Parts: sequence; C-alpha cells; structure tokens
Amino acid sequence: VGTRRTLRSDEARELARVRIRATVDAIPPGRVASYGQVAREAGLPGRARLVGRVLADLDAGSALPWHRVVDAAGRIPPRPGGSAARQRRLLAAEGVAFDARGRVRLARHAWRSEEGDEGP
DNA sequence: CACCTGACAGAAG
DNA sequence: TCTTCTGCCAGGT
Repeated sequence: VGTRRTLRSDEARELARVRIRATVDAIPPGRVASYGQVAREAGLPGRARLVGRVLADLDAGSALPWHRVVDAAGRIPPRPGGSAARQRRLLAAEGVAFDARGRVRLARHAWRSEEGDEGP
C-alpha cells in the first residue's frame, strides 16, 4: 500500500459514514429521526454534524431516505437548494403530520429503533 | 498551517 | 419560545 499514513483515519471516517448511512436507511417510512439520534444509533454520540455532512454529500439519485432526518425539534430548516420543500412533500406522502408551525409531530412519528414501527 | 463554515444539539438566561 | 454559547469535527480557503 503506497500511502498508509492516513489510511487508518480514512478508514475510520469511511466506517463512520457507512454506519450513518445504514442507520438512516433503517428508519421506517412514516417515522423520523433527528441528526443526533442517528449519530447515537450509529455509535457516534455527539456527532450530529457529521450526520449532516454525510447527508449533504449524498448524490441526487441516492436511495437513502434522507427526508426522514429532521432536527431535534422536528423542524426542517430552510437549506440552500430548496430541499426543505421536497422533504416536506416526501414526508407528507408517507403520512407524516406537521403541526401549525411546520414541525413534524414527533409524538406520533419519532422513530424508536428498539420498537418496531408502532407509534403511540 | 491558521481560520472559517456548516443538512446539529443541549444548556442557560 | 427565542437567543447565545459551547461542543464536535470534516472540508474548504
């Protein structure tokens, strides 16, 4: 192997990304998870921003359900690119309900990795 | 190499 | 409920 000095950290970073993508992919339809939650589920507590980076790097054709990731309060902050509207549409299509303020009703749609896909 | 930005979160006031 | 501040850390300039 030619360049082995950064191999270790590169591998670690790649592993983190893979785990994050796998976690997002595990969020069932009609449910949402926060960035922080995804990070924790992926075994990377406190690294919500990394989750954001990974999602931001996804290519348009990705099959990952990125729209099921919202912020800790169920909000979908306006992002450059206008993906917020698309996200709302995708979530609504899955039956996700929003409150008057435009926040996802976490009480009904928060993902619980432990349980199946049943809600309150 | 220093410095800044960002698909975040949690504590504090 | 909102603002400010601190933690975290990968990437870019």
